[in-house]
Amino acid sequence: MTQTQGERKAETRALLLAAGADLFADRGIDAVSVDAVAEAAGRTSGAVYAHFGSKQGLLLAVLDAWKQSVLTVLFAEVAMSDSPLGQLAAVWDNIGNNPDTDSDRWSLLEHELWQRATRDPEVADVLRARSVESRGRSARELSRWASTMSVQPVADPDDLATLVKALLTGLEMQRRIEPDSVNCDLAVRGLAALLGMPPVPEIPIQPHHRVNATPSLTTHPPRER
Amino acid sequence: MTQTQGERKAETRALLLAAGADLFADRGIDAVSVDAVAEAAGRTSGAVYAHFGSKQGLLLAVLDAWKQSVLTVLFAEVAMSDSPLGQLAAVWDNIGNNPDTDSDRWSLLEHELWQRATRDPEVADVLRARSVESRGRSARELSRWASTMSVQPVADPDDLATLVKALLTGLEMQRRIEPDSVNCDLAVRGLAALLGMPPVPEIPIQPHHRVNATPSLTTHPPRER
DNA sequence: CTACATATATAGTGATTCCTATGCAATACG
DNA sequence: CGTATTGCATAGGAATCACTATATATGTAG
Repeated sequence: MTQTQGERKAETRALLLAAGADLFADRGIDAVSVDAVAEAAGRTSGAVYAHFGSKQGLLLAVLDAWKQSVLTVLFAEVAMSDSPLGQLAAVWDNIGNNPDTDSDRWSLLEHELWQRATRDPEVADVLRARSVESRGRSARELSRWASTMSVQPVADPDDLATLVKALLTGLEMQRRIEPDSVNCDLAVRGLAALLGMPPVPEIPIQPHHRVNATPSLTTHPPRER
Repeated sequence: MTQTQGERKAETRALLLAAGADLFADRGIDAVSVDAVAEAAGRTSGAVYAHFGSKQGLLLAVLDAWKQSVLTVLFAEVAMSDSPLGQLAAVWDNIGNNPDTDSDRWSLLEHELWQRATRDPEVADVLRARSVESRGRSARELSRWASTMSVQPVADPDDLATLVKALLTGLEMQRRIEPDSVNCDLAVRGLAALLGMPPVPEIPIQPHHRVNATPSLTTHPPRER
């Protein structure tokens, strides 16, 4: 039952990071006090300062954890759908179509971080690096995808990835303000246009495949061994 | 030299609203204290509470002023460009291509408000209403535009307006993180694809027309008469 | 000229926040 | 088994914030 000190330390760190990500996404970074994070993690503010030194330190650590866990999945798991349009639908489904899921909270956290990056160069640097890497990955996926289907996208893979990400981001934001104005069909039409596919006929959407590989945002302390 | 009480009151209100919009956009709503707004307006916090009752009241008043002053210009003034691609370039130019301008700060404020709307239903309602109206306007412009040029957009005007706005929003966000990854050419290609135009050749962009009708965000107190 | 009304300034209060200094109990180690 | 170390808790300080209560000065009306 007793843990080594290293184990307890790692568990505390993981709990704090999970609680931080959760609360930051939920209430907004500024509205979350250090004590709130600590309490949500079942610890006290002392633990936060022992681990991260400051609230900004906690934020950067959360950012780091976020960095290497999201959106890797964006295109990686899409190939499981059969039809090309079904694949596009699956993409949208993972980004913006499922409220109250983990990916929903991740995207809220992403917005929170984006806004922070607007004023905090330290955060902006991390986001920029992540953006480059993520775009590279998407670009590779997209160019493979475009060559297997014979379509002619509107730009080279790197730029195309930027356009796709931008459209998805914008649609997801619009969905939060006015949910009815954005649906899967619309997202698919937009994506298809960017990808240079022929115009989409009516009601072409098959039932979606939920890609369930998004890492959990809530507590996932390292399994005790 | 002496003003009537009504004049001074109106001037103070305008000063406070301008200072509020400015500071909210610049530093973020939560990071701005009531005293900071008052001081920037050359008044004290007492004036803020006399006029708006609370910080939230000030925010809603700023929101109201913002509501009826932005993005009306989005498509309204675009027709002045000659070539179709030049028109698209002008659209992007007004949204996301000019840092450190008034429209730049307005868009920062818009993001600030969007984020707020995520948690504050009062703000969300206003943004939703504005979104509906703005989309309607854009849809009308777009359908006229699409019929004069003979192109076949990827969706009906209302949905098309949503796609266009989403793409522009997403690109503008990306530009703030990684300015080099977004340029006018890219925006034009994306827009052209959504509008169903034939693929854009290389380097088709002519010098942009700066549409200078965005209302100023900084102080514009009612002219004394 | 006087009495009132109003717009804004001033001063202060309680609540909240981030962070520091220190204490303590459990583990690590010789 | 005793000492050192470590991980975290506890308590509190200084700053900031939204907001209130009251004062003041200036315009307004009779």
